[in-house]
Amino acid sequence: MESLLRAAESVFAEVGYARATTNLIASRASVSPGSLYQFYPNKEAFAEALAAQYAEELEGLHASVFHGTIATVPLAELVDATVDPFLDFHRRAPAFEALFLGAAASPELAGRIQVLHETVAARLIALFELRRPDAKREDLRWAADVAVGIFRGLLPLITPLKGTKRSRAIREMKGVFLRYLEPVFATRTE
Amino acid sequence: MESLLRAAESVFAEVGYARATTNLIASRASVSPGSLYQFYPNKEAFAEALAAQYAEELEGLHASVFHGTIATVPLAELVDATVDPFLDFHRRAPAFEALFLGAAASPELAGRIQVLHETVAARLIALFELRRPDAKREDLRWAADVAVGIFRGLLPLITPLKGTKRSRAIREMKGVFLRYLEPVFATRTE
DNA sequence: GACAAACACGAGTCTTTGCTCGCATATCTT
DNA sequence: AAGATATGCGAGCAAAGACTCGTGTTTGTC
Repeated sequence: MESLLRAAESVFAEVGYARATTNLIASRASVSPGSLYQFYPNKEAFAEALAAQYAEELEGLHASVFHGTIATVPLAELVDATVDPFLDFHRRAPAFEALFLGAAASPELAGRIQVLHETVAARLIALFELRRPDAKREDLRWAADVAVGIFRGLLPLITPLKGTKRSRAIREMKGVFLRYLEPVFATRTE
Repeated sequence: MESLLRAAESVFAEVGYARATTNLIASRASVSPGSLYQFYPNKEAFAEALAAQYAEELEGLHASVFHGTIATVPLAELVDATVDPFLDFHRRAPAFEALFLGAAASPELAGRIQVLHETVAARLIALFELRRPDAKREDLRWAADVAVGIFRGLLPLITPLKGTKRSRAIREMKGVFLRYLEPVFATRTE
């Protein structure tokens, strides 16, 4: 049931996977533990379901960012066009950070995280390749991994903030991306 | 006992705080659970002890980096002189990443993490201020937080690697720092 | 209204794991 | 050597939490 998943999401977001209890999830959804287990066989199933849902959403997100014009647009616009949707995604998916960006709660989930990360990295490489078809694949792979790492590292700086502080933090993040990627994509628009 | 701490450290590094069991720590140290509890009152005490030890080491690390010449040296050297010791620290303290950079295992530990982070950030601000006494405090605070975030985000990219791959990853990290900090510290050496 | 099927319930079971306690062994004192 | 003290042991206790099951309640059909 959908409301169970939403309850699990909010609990995970608040206390993380390890400290989340199935009873709390059940009561948050105004449902008994017994009923909960009629829909999800175990606690991990919640994380799996969320991962699947998030993966799908990220897929859609990429599809909307990834169109031809991206190849020639100024770098600052490219950064805006990618960072903003990802930040928006993390606002809508508050459990993502707690579940998949922290340390892996279980070995099985670690695999899931790996897959999500690989997918995003592959998408980024494809994006980069549109701008620099001449670049070596390995260099682009590094740039993608570093970009993901920067995002992961700076996201916790942004998430808890609101208003002008948040804007400032986002500006800082974009600044990091801009200055890091500039040497790679400098001579593109002309 | 020291060997217990070392055992705890290696277990934490391998499976993280939540999945580490006191029995495993005891057996890793070739000691019975009973004996373990004669030295450390509970599981959290291990994390506390490690945090204290790491804090001390970070203190020393900072003292060795933080001397006057740092104010006038070229930016690339400044980055080298700070990044390398920190990476070295994380090699010697393998549990640090698992314990204090992942999601907080318990509310009490979260406080500890906060303190460690604040301390490092404060040190960085002091360092930055040596170079730019004219800059606004708040800007330096942002730069410090962002620098810490970048380090946290890129560290997992570096830790599992060895040899040339590791060197490449470190070069990437330093590149990010250089390009991010350059606008702030550009006009320093002349 | 009567029966049946499906669903929801929550007190209880079972496993895991942090932690203890009574006994055994070693070390020290005289 | 013999008692006294300290230290180490590991089987077992207790709490927490994932998960179940017998019972009650609702819903659908005649």
